[in-house]
Amino acid sequence: MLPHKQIELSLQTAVRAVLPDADVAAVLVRPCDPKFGDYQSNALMSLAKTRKLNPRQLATDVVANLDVSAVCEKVEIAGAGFLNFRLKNSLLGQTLEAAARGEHLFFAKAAQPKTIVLDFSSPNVAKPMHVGHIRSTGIGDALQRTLRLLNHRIISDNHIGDWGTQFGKLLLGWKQILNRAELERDAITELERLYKVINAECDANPARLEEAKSELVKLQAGEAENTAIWKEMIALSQKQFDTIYGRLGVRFEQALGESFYNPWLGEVVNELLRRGIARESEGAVGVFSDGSLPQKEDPFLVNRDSEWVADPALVRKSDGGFNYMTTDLATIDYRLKTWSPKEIVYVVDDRQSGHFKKLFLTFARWKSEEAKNTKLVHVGFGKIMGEDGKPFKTRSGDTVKLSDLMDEAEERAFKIVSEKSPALPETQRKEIARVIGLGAVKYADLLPNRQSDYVFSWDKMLALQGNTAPYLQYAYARIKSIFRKAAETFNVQHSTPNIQLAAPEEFALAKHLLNFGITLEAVADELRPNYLCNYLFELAVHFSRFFESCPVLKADDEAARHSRLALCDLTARVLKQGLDTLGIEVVEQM
RNA sequence: GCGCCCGUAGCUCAGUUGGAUAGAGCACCUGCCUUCUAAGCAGGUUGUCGCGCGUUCGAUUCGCGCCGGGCGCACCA
Repeated sequence: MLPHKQIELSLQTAVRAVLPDADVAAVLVRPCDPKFGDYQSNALMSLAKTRKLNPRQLATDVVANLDVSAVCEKVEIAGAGFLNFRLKNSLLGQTLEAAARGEHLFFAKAAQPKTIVLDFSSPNVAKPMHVGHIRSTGIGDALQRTLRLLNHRIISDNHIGDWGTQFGKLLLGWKQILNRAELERDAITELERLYKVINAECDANPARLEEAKSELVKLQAGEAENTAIWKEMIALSQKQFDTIYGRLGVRFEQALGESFYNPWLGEVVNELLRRGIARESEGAVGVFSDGSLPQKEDPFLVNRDSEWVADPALVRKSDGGFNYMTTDLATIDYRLKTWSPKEIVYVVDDRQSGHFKKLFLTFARWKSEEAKNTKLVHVGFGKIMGEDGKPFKTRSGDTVKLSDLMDEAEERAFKIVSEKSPALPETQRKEIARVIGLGAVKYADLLPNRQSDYVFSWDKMLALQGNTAPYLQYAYARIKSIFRKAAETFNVQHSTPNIQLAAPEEFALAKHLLNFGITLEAVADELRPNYLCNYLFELAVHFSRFFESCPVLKADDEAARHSRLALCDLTARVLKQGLDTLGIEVVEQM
């Protein structure tokens, strides 16, 4: 068991001894400012507050019942009632040695693994994937990797947009203006062109719109020709998705598109109608407020001219078609029946938060038992802005395609790699550029708090200085370089080294390694990969300081050399594992 | 109009149950490569945490009211 967990459990036991009825779940320890110690708990102050106790007195009583002598030096009570813990050096050494033997990598698997459905990325058929998909895909992938690492069962499901009104226009375009040669050359661009041309015509000419609608009706009715074309469009899009996800290194357990749920949509609406959850209005069918929430908090109400009016969740349009609320309801139902998840997490743009509020409330009304046992979570995120402060676009004002973005990242990285390491063969420089370019883009996207908008800047992410992926990859490459040199100079020893820490840089690095697991758990609890980014950046900073001031291969004696090599190896392993958890690769040399 | 999100250093942003003197990167200045990768390290400068009131031993964090910005408000997803 990792030291901080031992402290936590001992502390909880001590708290229970003093306050038998206290809820100790919130009695936790956190890494803290080194001037106070290695770990700190401030839980006693809030316990004292709710019970109107003197916090210093409570702390004194708890410490009297606390036995952490195997783990820590004397526990200090400080300030208003903080408990400060300083690890015993012997235990720190033992923990590192156990890690060096491969017994752990500073994190523990979840005691109670959960089944979680993760819904992310969700690109649309017949459209190019663009920057708008980076955040959902990158955050979603980092979350699935984190949760899997902690032993949870994750069903990642790509809810592809393969159904909807746009197919009427696409079908019309396919039949009338398709350029077969272009379709073979670049299918997505040609499909996009079809949509744009027909869409413009529909805007200008209602008769064209009627034509498109009738194509859609035929598709929805299962007419053979349109169904065949639709399937071909999906297949062509799937190729694009496969290429891009391949480059990104993102995998899904499932890719059940919207159309998968078509067979159930009619019954969903019928049941909602039958049970009075939905009703007809202006020809459409919608779910309206049931009045169970205060007006201000009710997503089914909107205030217009200081009057609260209905803002229903429509589940059937007046033309009889269904919309995405219906599909999403059927999707939840299917997921629950198929996988019995504890949670369903949607990694989707914050702008859809209103939709999810309505969706979750509607589902709770529809299937109240299931809803009680399942947590539905919307993990929202902000927009990507250009350096002009407006949504990120190309110079000509188009959305930036993901494939172009990745190409440019690799090209820019290649220039820098060639400049910094001209001696490396070109094939190797290309591979390094691929890993660094892609890593820089992914990291820049994961680093900001997900809920805020962030500014996309090539120069910032590929300046390759400061808190960027290349800085972390560089730290890793430097470690690997040490081991290459070590292999030339010494017989590489596989015996377990004794860790002996002396320099302050060694202690700081070692103690930071121990916090990997706390960080992973924080990412999992709050679904925020940026915590891991910051942890890894700090780890790289600690390593760089160590690297500057503590010679490894030229250490004073063999024992120190072995100890430092072990520290290097553990740092490399955590860096690699951590970056992998963010979906970012490393290179041995750069 | 109503709701949601945001406002922290010149710029871009962190800030983990409310905690101790609010942090990082960039930019700017000064040192450090005949010694493990200088894509680095060490040091220096930078703040009415939008404004006000309240709760609290303690507020960037919680509540209320303003100001400023973004987004969303029935048959697109």
